[in-house]
Amino acid sequence: MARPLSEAKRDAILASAIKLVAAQGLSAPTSGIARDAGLAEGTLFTYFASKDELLNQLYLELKADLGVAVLKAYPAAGSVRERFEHVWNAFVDWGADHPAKRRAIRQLGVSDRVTPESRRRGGAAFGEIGAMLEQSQAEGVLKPHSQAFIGAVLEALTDAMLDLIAREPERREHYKKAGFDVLWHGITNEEPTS
Amino acid sequence: MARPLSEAKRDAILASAIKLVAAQGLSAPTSGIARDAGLAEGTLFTYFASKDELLNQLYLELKADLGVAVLKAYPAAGSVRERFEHVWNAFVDWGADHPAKRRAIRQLGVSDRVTPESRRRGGAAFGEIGAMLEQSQAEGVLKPHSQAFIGAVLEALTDAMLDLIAREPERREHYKKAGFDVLWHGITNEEPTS
Amino acid sequence: MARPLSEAKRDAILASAIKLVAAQGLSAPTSGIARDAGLAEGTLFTYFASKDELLNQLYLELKADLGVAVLKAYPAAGSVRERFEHVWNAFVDWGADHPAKRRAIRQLGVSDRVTPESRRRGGAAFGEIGAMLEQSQAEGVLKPHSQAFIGAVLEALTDAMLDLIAREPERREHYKKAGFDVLWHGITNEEPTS
Amino acid sequence: MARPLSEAKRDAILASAIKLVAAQGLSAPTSGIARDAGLAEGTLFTYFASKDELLNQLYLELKADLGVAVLKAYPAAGSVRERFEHVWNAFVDWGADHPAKRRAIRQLGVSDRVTPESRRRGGAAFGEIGAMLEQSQAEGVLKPHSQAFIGAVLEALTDAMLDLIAREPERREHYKKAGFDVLWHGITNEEPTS
DNA sequence: GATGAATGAGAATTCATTCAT
DNA sequence: GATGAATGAATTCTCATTCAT
Repeated sequence: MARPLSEAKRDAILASAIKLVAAQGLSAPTSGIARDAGLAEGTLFTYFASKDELLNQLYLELKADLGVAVLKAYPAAGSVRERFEHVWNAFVDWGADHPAKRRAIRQLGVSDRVTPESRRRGGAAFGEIGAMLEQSQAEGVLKPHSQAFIGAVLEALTDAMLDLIAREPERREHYKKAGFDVLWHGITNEEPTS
Repeated sequence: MARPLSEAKRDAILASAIKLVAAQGLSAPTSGIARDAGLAEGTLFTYFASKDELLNQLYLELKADLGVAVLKAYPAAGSVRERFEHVWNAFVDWGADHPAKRRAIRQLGVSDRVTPESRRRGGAAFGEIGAMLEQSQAEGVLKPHSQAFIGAVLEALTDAMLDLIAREPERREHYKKAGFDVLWHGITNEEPTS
Repeated sequence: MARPLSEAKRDAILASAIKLVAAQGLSAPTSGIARDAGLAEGTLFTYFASKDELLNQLYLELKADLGVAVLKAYPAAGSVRERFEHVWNAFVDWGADHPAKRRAIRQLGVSDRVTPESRRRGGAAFGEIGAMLEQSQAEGVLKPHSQAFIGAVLEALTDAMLDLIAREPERREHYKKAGFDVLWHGITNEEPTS
Repeated sequence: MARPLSEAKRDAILASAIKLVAAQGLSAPTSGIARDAGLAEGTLFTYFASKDELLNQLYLELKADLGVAVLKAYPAAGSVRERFEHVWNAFVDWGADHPAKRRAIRQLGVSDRVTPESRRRGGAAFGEIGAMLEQSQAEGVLKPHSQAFIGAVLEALTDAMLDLIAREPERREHYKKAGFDVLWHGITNEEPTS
């Protein structure tokens, strides 16, 4: 009773929500999401008490998904730069490889329907990145910025690159590199490249 | 003419739209916007043929507003850094001083209801910034990035700073400086500060 | 003061009303009618107190117009059959030559917005036809039907022929003849043709 | 199935639509129709996707209803005249017995909201009448008119009689007879009755 | 649990009419 | 008189949510 019967159905709903929210924004009707998931209108509400709950769960799911992607193959023993670059690449690749997910999370990100609580919990998935940052700062490579600051810069630059990549997919690797370059020289004390 | 279309009323509608879109997103009802502007429900539609048109006009208005703010007191004769810093500060100040406008334009920015044509026209307001970038590149200070790239980075970082400032308004000047620092070292060949 | 200033404007409104009612039905907006007539929205209401009044006036105007067409060149001295055929031809020609007028009067005819009073007055324009019928009956050619009956049959058959003609304009003369034939043999004592 | 679409409710909506369209024309609001049918405003749209669809379905329903009435007890083995008279009587009786249906179908008939496709399908219900006409012509009783012509005359005369009957219900039988007489002598080669 | 019909509170428009200019 | 902006009631349709089956 703790969890609804079918994990598969829940996932189908979330997958359809990603698709439709990406395409139509948050006003995508629950009926459409249910239909796309192969379920009846009402069934959606046995998995999510309300549309707002669905949206918040979706937000968390996407954040977690991104978090997993970022931490996968994380080079814990690598240099600061290697670790940073790994995170950066993971962010950019996730966004470029899953455009619907990215558009969905963006819509959710600017909406009031995602509660502060969800945002807090969504951010928690990136706690390990925080630890990395702390470590990096201790090593003296980074300028003395707060984690929040660096996280915000990282996210903002990722987003900017993904927009560029969306328009010029063939230059994906170029932008990935160039974006990281901006990030790295922006927040470290290293001397400029090129 | 019986009674000329009142510029004041048009502006009142746009001002109310900013307020309500900032607070409720693009689903803010036209009836609410009209009421907030002190007008009858139907009157809104004598000024804007449809909600979509209102939204697109609002987008253009906000872009123009921001453009004016950025170009005001622009130090055309200053150094590259001075000019860049002016633009940066103008962006951040505009966003920090007009949080509703910023939230509104953000909602509009991610929405499909703003047409590509509007986006094009909205971007045109920033043509002079492009000229500045070109000039700067000619002076050899900037790394050889496209204008689109630099513009995207500028906007992304501004956005990130404004989010931080929204949460910690008392650190506004700090974030303004720190953000510019990231930008400057990210896109120029100058050696790191600090 | 008894009549509004410009007869021309009144006529323009009625002409536009015919056009738009024919095309869109009685829900054609007054604003559209005014625009089509080259006038401001409000001006229409100085000529017609309300849309209903416009519609009723239009009905009367069209009835009168038809009445004039029917009585024009009426062969008062001809045989019963000649007189009947004249009326019949006038009806059919009017409808075929003025399809918009016909469609407009048809829309008006089935609507509740045309008052019984208007209908009565509209019918009065055909008083002379009544006189003709009476005369014809006295001459013993017609079966002993009421004027209302014969008028109704006449109108109904005209209408039916006009529908057919609308679909096959090239057979106009054929239907005109055939329709009259039905009418004539239906209401007289003459032996069948053909 | 959760709850099957109820035939009863669909019929209630159509019945209410007949009533209100007869009384107010095609501008009868869907909300009023739903209320009259004892349903919520929105429910109407689970049975008919749009008002236009409701109107078209209503048209078809009424045509079918009339078609059934006409073909009921059709004397296939009777004389041409008997068969014709049966059809005639059925038409007139249907209209006289169901004035609301008649007024509704009349409103629908002159409206652009009923599609050509609906008209085509609505006419198909009367295919058997066409067969009868053909047969009659083969028997040499009818003048050589097209089916379309005879159908149009039949309908027009019915309509005219129904108008008269509506005003003088007590003369229903009289008009029924008189109308048929006009029809019969109008389209056959038989000699006039008195 | 699953289904989808039923609900009714909105939402964006439209439009006849009024009235300030 | 002419104009057309202003009004707000009315209209069609949508959609999250409930609940009978």
